[in-house]
Parts: sequence; structure tokens; C-alpha cells
Amino acid sequence: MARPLSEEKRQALLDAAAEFVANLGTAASTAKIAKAAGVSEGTLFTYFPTKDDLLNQLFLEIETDLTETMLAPYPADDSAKERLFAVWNRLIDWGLAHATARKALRQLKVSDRVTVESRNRCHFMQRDARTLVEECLAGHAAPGRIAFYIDTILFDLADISINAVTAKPQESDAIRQAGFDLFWKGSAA
Amino acid sequence: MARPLSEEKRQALLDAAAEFVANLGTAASTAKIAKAAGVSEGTLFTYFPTKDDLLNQLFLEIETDLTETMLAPYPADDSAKERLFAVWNRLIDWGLAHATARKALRQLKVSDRVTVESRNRCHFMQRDARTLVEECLAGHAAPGRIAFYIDTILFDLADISINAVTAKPQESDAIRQAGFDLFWKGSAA
Amino acid sequence: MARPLSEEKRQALLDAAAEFVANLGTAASTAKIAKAAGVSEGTLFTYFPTKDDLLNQLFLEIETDLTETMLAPYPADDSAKERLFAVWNRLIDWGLAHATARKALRQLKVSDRVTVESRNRCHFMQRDARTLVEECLAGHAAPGRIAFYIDTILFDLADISINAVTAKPQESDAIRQAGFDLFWKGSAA
Amino acid sequence: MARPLSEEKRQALLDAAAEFVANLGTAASTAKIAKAAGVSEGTLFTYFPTKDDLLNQLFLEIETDLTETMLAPYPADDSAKERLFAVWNRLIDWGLAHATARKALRQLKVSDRVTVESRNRCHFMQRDARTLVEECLAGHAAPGRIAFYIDTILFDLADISINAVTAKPQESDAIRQAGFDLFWKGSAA
DNA sequence: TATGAATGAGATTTCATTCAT
DNA sequence: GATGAATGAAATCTCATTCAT
Repeated sequence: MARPLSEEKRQALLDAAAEFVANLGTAASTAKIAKAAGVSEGTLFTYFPTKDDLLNQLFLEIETDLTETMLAPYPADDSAKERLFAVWNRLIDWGLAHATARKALRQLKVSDRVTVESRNRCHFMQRDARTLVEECLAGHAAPGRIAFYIDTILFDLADISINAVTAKPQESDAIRQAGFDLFWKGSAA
Repeated sequence: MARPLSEEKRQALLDAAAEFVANLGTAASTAKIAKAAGVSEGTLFTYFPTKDDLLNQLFLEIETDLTETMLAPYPADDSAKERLFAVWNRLIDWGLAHATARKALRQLKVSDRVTVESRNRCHFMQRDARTLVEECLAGHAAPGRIAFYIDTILFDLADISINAVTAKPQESDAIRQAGFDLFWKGSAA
Repeated sequence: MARPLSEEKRQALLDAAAEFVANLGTAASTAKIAKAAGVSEGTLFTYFPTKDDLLNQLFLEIETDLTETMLAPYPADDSAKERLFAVWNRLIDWGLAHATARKALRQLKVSDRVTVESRNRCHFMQRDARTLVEECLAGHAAPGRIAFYIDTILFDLADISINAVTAKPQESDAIRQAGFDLFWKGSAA
Repeated sequence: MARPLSEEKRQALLDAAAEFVANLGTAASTAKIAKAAGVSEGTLFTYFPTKDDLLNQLFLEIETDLTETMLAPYPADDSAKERLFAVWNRLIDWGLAHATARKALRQLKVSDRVTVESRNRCHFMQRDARTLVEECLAGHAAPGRIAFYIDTILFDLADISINAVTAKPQESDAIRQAGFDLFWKGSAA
């Protein structure tokens, strides 16, 4: 069965793409990405039929990673607040640990080369994560606003907070706490 | 002799650039922008020596407009909360009224073609706006967190809220209020 | 040990090639041809060392088929005219029955990827067919022009007539007859 | 009004295209064509927005030239046959004088990159030429077959004859006459 | 023998910028 | 100053062919 497609190469391409997209946006050239991944220009297209495919796969890969991170088991916490804080910290930690992926994601989110379908698929994938947060907010926030808090605020607020931590790493804990406090107190019924 | 360049053409170029950058990002071509502005390809470069210049000027122009909107006189309100709510509403209203400019701004903010210098200049330009908010938050928020709330949270939260309003215009008032509540309650000491 | 290459696959490749060359000319890609033939890209090259080989083989295969069709036994006719009309009808029938092959042949004939050697070999192969026609024309056409009528006119005129029949199938018989009449009367001494 | 498009360059591009298409078919590369025309690769696309445009323009240009050649004034001849022979000679002469254009035309005719619209436009353009021939054939050929003789046979027969003349230039006159005789006698009612 | 991943040259097209008019 | 033709580097993608499996 000839040489099989190498998962290693696929990953190297996605990694290289993340790196370049983070800095150059979707204008990052396939030639540079292929070279950085250590494969020839043509090979990129055996793994991703078009550049847009590569970008969309990259988008989904990063979002998947973030979602899985959020859903990894949590210690059995007592209070809803503590559970949500754990989630919040996961978000912040992920962002700090995946600075490049996060930058790439920002670029991809504003690009119309990431299709509506990719965005929808991503939204669907995150339904468990949303449920997780929902359970933490039930009984705390006004029921009519919970959807707004989750879909609109939480992730972006985390994003903002990560930016702030990245800019001032020495104030990491304070910012992390301030961001969470804002969300928790702000969302109280 | 005064500058013989036509302010009208300059503005037409910036407007056209906003339109295209909003949709295509910084990949928008100078040829298309020039055509949409009703001038020739070459003329664009007599007004903006390079494409990066155009992009940076566009960035500054939009931020300037937003800042001036925020600083326009407010009715003498009693409470800090009411004053801040007025500011908040200005932000939301501006965003709704300048959808294209806002989309362009999002693209520009994530592009490294907008220089650090432009970003700094913008930050400096907004010092009065920050002071305005600072005065509203003094006595309400914890002093140590005020800078964080202003520099990091407020504008991005407004941005997020505008997105939400744009997505569901019929819930405009509710979202507007929910966003403000979150910020106000969340930032309380 | 006999040749282990599968004649079946070879034929599938030639058939697929005919199909694609008919529509895309010699720009038809080996990958598409292989896929349509149900074999892998690499396998094509075990049957035909280069793409040019494939094209030349295809050319020869089609011409061979056409030639054999012409040479299949004829009913013992009386007149030379009737015999030639039978040949003529064979040509037309073959063209109608092998539309794809004919289209492919047209493309191949104008391509310089079909070598002079292939063309010569083809010419040599058709010597019996030419003799057949020669015998029909002897005593009818001027001796000095017979070669011209056969080598230059007859096949191309048949080709033209097939085109016309294909374009207006309902007038098939009329066109067929008109074409033959033109040749027969036109070639009379 | 800046530099105007240069008719000279446009023509150089078409000439270079004819040259390469004649030999390589539509696979002739735009880079080679541009270089041969003495302009940069990019310039080709200011004159022809796509390669297909170039090919279609080339097709139309050659057909136009051929048509105009056919329609140039003829000496007032007596007989229909003499008039038609004059037309025939024009066709042959044109083909001999424009060997490259003729080869290019053959390639273009079998390519599906030349659109139906171009072919239709060409057919429309040649209506006067068809009328000219029609008048020669009226009273000579069977009325029901005249369309067939003109639309299908005449031009292709001339093409065939030119091929033959090109292959054996020393027999030019004989072939020329033989071809015409075939058509004239063959088309007699 | 069969497979299909890998390759890199080459194809078409776009684009920021220059410069003749 | 305004124009838009000219440029050639660079971008995405295709393809015949090779070769590890």
C-alpha cells in the first residue's frame, strides 16, 4: 500500500502553519510553511488540497485542542464558583502555554477564509464545554443572560485576560484573579 | 502655498480602504481600493507613499473617530454609574453606526502591518478618554484594578457586546444593558 | 515466462487516455487517466514509460483499429464505385461508432508529441488500405492524381463528413451520400 | 492620460502566441509568449486578462485576417467557376503565406479553450464570404447541398490542400488545381 | 508488480510600486 | 498632480515522474 500519509508530516505542516499565520495572518505563504515543515512545496498539497483547507484544518485543530483542554477531568470541587474558576484557569493556562496557537487563532477568526461551516462545526464541538459552564452559572446568574455570558463573554474575556497576562507576566496571578472576579461578580443575578 | 493634495481624495481612499480591509483584511489590493475611491492606481501612492502607510493611517483615522466620539460633551449626569453608562452607550452606538470601520479595525489590530508606533500614538491619543472613565470608576472599583479595567477590559467588552448586538439586533437593549451590568458589577470593589 | 503485465489494465489505460485526450487534448494529466482506468498513478508508468509513450501508443492503437475496420472483408461487389462506397461507409460508420477515439485522434494529430516515427509507422500500416482504394480508383481517376486523392483527400474528407453527420444526425444519409458523391465525381478523370 | 496601451505590443503578443501555439498547442506558456514578445510576464495580462482571452483573441484575429483576405476585391470575372477558382487560390495563397497562423488555427480549433461564443462570432463574421461562394455555386451545385459544400467542405478541403502543397511545394500548382477540380466537379449537380 | 506519497520545476495570475505621458 | 501601463517577484497549485513500501 505504498507509503502511507505521515501523521508526523501533517502535524509538522499544521505547526508550521500556526507559526506563520500567527505572525503574518492568512497571507502566510504555502511555500514558507512547507519549507518550515521540512517538506517540499508540492507535498503540502497532498496533505491539504488547498491553502484554504489548510487554514480551516488549522482553525479546527486549535479549537479542538482548546476544547479538549477545557473538558479534561476536574477535581471534584464543592462550589460552582470554584469549579468555574478551575475552568477559567484552564483557559488562561492554555493560552499562556499555546501563545502561537492563540495568535494564529485570532488571525483565523477574523479571516473570511475560515468558512461558516468550520465555525459551526467548532460551535457544535464545544457544546459540552458550554454545558459545563452552564452548570456552574445555574443558580448564580440570571437565567435569561446565561447564554449571553457563555457564548459571548466568557471566552473573549479569557482571551483578553491572557493578552494582559502576556503583556505583564509578573502580574499574572492578579490579572487572572481580576478577570475572573469581573466575570463572576458581573454575572451574578 | 497650501498643500495641493485634495482632502476629498484622501478621504475617499481611506473610506474605500476601510470597506475592502473590512472584508478582505490587509490583503485588500491597492488597485481595488484606488478604483473604489475613484482615483487611479498611481494616485493612491501620491497620498500614501506605501500600502503600509495607508493601513496605518486608516487605523489611526478610525481610532481617532472613535476617541472623538467618546469625548464629545456629555449631559451633566449625577452619578458615576450614569456617566459611565453614557460612555458605554456611545461605544455601542459608534460600533453599530460604523460597522465597516469596526470590521476594518479588527483586521488592522491583528495585523503586524500596523506598527507599534501607530499603536502607541493611538494609546496616547486616548488618554483623555481613559481619564474620563477613570473618574467614573474612582470610588467604585478597587484602585489597583482600575488600569486593568480600562486598558484591557472596557473597550474589548464593548466590542464583544457590539458583536452580540449585531448578531441579534432585536435584543439590542437587553444585550447593551447586560454588557454594562457585567462591567459595572464586576468591577465593583 | 510470458509478460506478466495485464493486457486488461493496458487497455483500460488506453481507453481512459482516449476519453481524456478527446476532451482535454494532450494536456490530460496522467493522474486523471490512471484514476479513470482504475489503476494507481505509478502503475501507468509500468505500462507506458512516459506520457509521450502513452500518447503515441494511443495514436497507433486508434489508427490500427481504423485500418483494420477498413480491411475487414467486403462483399464481393461488382463495380469499383460500389466497392469504394462500401469503404466510405466503413469510414463513416467507424467514426460514428468511435466518437471519442476520433476526437482523441484529432487532438493527437495536431500534437507534436506524436512523433514522426509514429506517423510513419501508421502510414506503413495503412498500405493495404491504400491499395484497396487504389484499385477502386484505377480506371476512374487520373493516374497522376490517385496518390493525392488517397493520401490527402479521402480520409480527411471522411473526417469532415463525420463531423457533419455528428452535427446533424437526422441528415446522416444525405450527408454521407453527398460526401461520397463529391469525392467520386470530383476524382473522375 | 498616462501611457496608452500599445497596439504594437498587443500585436507582438499575438504574433508570439501564434508562433508558440502553432508548435506547442494551447500548452504554450504565457511566460514564453511574453518573453518572445519582448514584454514582461505581467504585461501580457494587461493586454489579455487571462490566457484563455489571449487564445480566443488569437483565434479571432487569424480568422478575421483570413476572412478579409477572401473578401478583398476580385477582378470582374466572367464565369462562376473562374470566380470560385480565384477564391480558392486566395485560400491557398493565404495558407502558404501564413503557415504559422494556420498551424496555430488548427490547434485552436481542436481546443475547448476556444469558446463556442468565439466560434459563433467567427461564423457570423464569415457570412459575406459564404455569400460570395454561394453565388459561385448557384446554378452549378444542387441547391440542397450548397450549404453542405460551403460550411463543411470548402474550407477544410482548402486546408487539406494547403497541407499537401506545404508537404510538396514543388507540386504546388498541380495540387492546387487538383483540389479545386475535385471540389468543382464533385459539387456539380 | 502495484501503490501512492514525495518531489520540484513550471504554469497562471496578482500585486505594490515606478515612471513615461 | 494625475494617470495607468509596465514590471518582475511572489503566490497558489499542477504534474510527470520516482521510489519506498
